[in-house]
Amino acid sequence: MQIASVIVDVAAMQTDREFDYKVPEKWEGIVQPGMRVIVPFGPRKLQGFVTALKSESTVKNLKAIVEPMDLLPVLNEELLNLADWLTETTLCFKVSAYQAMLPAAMKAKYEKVFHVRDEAVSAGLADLFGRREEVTWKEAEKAGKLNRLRQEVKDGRIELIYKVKSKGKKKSIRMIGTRLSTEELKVQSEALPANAQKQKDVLNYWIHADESFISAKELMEQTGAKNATLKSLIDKDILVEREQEMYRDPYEDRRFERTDPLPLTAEQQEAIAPILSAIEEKRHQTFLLYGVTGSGKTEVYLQSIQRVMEEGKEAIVLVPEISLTPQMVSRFKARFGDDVAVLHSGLSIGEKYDEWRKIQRKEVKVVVGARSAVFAPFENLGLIIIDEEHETSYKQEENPRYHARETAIRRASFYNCPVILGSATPSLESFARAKKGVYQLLTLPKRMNNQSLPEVGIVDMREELRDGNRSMFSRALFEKLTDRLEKGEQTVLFLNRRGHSSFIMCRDCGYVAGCPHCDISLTYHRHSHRMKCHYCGFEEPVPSVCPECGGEHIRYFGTGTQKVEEELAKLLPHARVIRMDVDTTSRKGAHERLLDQFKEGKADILLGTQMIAKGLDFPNITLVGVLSADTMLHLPDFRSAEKTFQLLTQVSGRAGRHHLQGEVIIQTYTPEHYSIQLAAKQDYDQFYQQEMRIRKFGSYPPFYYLALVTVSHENVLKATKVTENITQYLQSRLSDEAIILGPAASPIPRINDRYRYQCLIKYKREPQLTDMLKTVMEHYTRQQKDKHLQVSIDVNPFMMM
DNA sequence: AGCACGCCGACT
DNA sequence: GTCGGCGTGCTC
Repeated sequence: MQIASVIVDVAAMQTDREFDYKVPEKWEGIVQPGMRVIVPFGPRKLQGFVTALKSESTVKNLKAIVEPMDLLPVLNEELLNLADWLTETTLCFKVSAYQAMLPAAMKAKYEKVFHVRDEAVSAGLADLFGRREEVTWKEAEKAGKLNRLRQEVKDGRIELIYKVKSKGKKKSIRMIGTRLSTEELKVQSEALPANAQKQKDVLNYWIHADESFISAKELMEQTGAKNATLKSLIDKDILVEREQEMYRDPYEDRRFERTDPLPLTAEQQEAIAPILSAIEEKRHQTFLLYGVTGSGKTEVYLQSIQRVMEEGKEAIVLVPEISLTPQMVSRFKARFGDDVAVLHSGLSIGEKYDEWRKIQRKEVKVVVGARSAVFAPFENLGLIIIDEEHETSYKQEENPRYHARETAIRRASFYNCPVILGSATPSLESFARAKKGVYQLLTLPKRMNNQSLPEVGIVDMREELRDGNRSMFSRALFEKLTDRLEKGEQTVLFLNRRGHSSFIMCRDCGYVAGCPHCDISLTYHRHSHRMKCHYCGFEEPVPSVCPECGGEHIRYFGTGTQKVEEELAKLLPHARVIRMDVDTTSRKGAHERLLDQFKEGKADILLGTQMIAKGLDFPNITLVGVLSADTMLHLPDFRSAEKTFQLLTQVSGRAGRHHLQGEVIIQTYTPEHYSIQLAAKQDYDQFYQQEMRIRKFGSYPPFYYLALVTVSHENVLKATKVTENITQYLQSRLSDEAIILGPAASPIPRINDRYRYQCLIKYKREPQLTDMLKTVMEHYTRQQKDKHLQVSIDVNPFMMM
C-alpha cells in the first residue's frame, strides 16, 4: 500500500507538520510528491501538498486521499527542497512557503453546502431550498436557518458537504465545428424546414469555410445566428462543440518590434566575459554588476540571456515591481519575443496563472517579473538576474519573509548557474560581499554615449525660509523651471509623498492630530477632507478648531504631489503638468499612457513619486528637481541614509541622458548630510566608505546580521513582560559576540490598540539562533492561554517598524 | 485554522 | 430543565 505524507492547508503551528494518508489504489502512480491533493482533515476537507510517498506509517487508522487536484506535480523536487530551506531560514510554516511559490490561482477556496438526502425537504426549509438540492452555508446563515439545519444533519436527513475548489480557472473558449463533409452538409441543409433560415445560414458558413472549427462567438458574429440556433444544430448532431483551453494574454494587442543584439562597448565586453564563461562552464557564481545609470546594464543582461538560451536553458529576470513598466517588459519581449513570460502585480489572478503555466509547460524560456518570479518553475535554469539589486521591495514583508536575492542565489547554486546582481547604487551588503570576493565585482563606470553626469546643485531650504521664501520651490529651482519652460525642454519634479498634506497641526499649541488607536499622526486626505490612519484605517473629519486649546489656526504640514500640482498651477499657469503617483496611475494602462504623453512632449513638467525615479529615459529632460530630499532621512531605520543616497542618485540619473546636458536641483533642510552631499557628487565609493564606518560603529549589517522579534498585546504590561522574557532567554543562550537590544518599544509603539515591543538581535555567527527563535515561537503559540498575544520574528528585517 | 466536546449562567 | 457562552484539544 502506498502512503503519502501531506502538508495540509492550515497555516498554524500545531498543523505545521506532515500528516499521512493512504493513496487509493486507483491513484497509485498518479499521486506524486509536489502534487496538490484533497484530503479529509477532521470533519472537513482541505487542500494538501504531497511531500513524499512511502510504504509504511506509524499512524494506524489512516484516512485516504480523496482525490488529486493536479495531473502533474505543481512543485518539483528542487522547489520542495527550496521550501524546506525557506521554512528553516525565515521561520515560516511549510504551507506558507508552498503558497508563496505558486500563483494565487492555486490557493484553495472552501465552501460548505447542505445537501438534501431525502426527496422531501422538511417544512420550514422549503422556502430556503426551493427546488434545489443544495444550499450553501452562507445562504443558510443569512436566512437564519443554521440551527434548524444542524438538527436535520444530526437526524441524517441533510448532509453537510465540505468542498475544496481551486481559486483560478483555466480560460477556455467554446468552439463549434462539424465533422460532416460539404456534400453531407448540403444534404442536411436541404432537409431543414423552410422556416429554419438561420440554421441554413449557419450551415452555409461551413459549406464555404475552410477550417472545421470556429469559436462560437465569432460564428454568431459572422452569421448573425443566436445561441439557440447553434444549439438545435448541435442537438441534431450536425454540428459539434468542444471547449478549447486558451491563455489570457495581457500583451495581446501589443506588438514588439524585434531588436537585434547591439554591439557592446569595451567596458560591456569586459563585464560580460566572466558571466558568459560561468554560463558555459556551468559554474555557480554571483556577479555584482555595478554600473552607473545609463551605462548599458540591460544590454549585458540581454546578451547573457541570449547565451543561456543558446545553451538550451532558461533565465529569470527580477525587476522591482515599481519599474516593471511596459517599457521595461518591451525590451525583453522585443529581443526574445514569445519566449518571454511576464509576472507582476498588475496582472489578474487568471493572467498570472496562465503565465505560470507557460513556464511550467516549458513554452517560454525567460521570465521577467517581480519578487515572486524568483520561484518560476523552470527546471533547467541557466541564469538569474536581479536588476536594481538594492531595492528593498525584494524583501517580502509578510510570511514567508524571504529575500529574493538570497533565494535566487540558493536556486542558482542548485542549478550550477550564475546570478547577476545589477545596480548603480548597490546595497552595502552586496558591495561588501563583492569586496570580500564572495561575489565577483563587474564595473561599468561610464555612461553609454559618454554623456557626462548631470550637474547637481543642493539648495538649503532653511536659507530660503530665512530669506522669506516660504514657497515649496526654492528660487534656484523656480528660475531653472521657468528657463526650461521658455526653451521648451522638460522637467521632472520628484517628491516622495503622495496626496496633499501629511499631517495637521495647531499653530497655537502645537497639537498634532493623532490616531486614537495607534501612536502615529493621522494623514490628511483632501478629496474626502478627512484624516486617516494608514495603519488601522481609523478616520475622522478635520476639526475646525483645535481640540486641545480651541484655537482656530489649524495648519496643514508636509507637501504631497497634489499640493505641488496646485501650487504649480498658481505659479506657472501656462505649464502643462502631468502628475504621476499611486492615485493617478491605479487604473490599468494609466502609467504607460501618462509616460507616453510626456514622451510625446504633451507636457512640460512630470511631477511624481518614487515611481518616476526609475527607468524613465527621455531625451528632452534637462532638469530634475527633488523637492525635499530629507523626508526619508529621519525615519527610525539604520538604512535611511543608504535609501536616501540611492533614491537621489537614481532620480538625478533621469536628467540629460542624451544630447542635452542635464541639471539637477536637490532641495533639503539638511544639506550637510553626507548622503545628500555624496549623492550630489554621484560618488558611490565615497558613500560606501562613509556608511560602512557608521555601520561598523553601530554594529549593523553588513558587519552583523539582524533578527527582530516583535511582541504585541492589548495590555502594555503583558507585552513588555513577554518581550523581557524572550530577551532574557536569548541573552542566556547566545554567545558573547551577539548584541541584544531591548526590550524596547517599537518605533510605532501602538497599532490598533495593541502595544508593540521588540527585541533586536545583532549577531555574526550563531548556529543555534534559528532553533532558539523556533522555540520562542512554539512556546508562545502553544501556551496559547493568551490568544491576544502575538509574536512575530523577522530574520534579516528591512522594516524596523 | 476550524470544529467538537464539555462545562457553567439566563431563559422558555 | 435547555440554549448557548467560549475554554481546551485534536486533526493522519
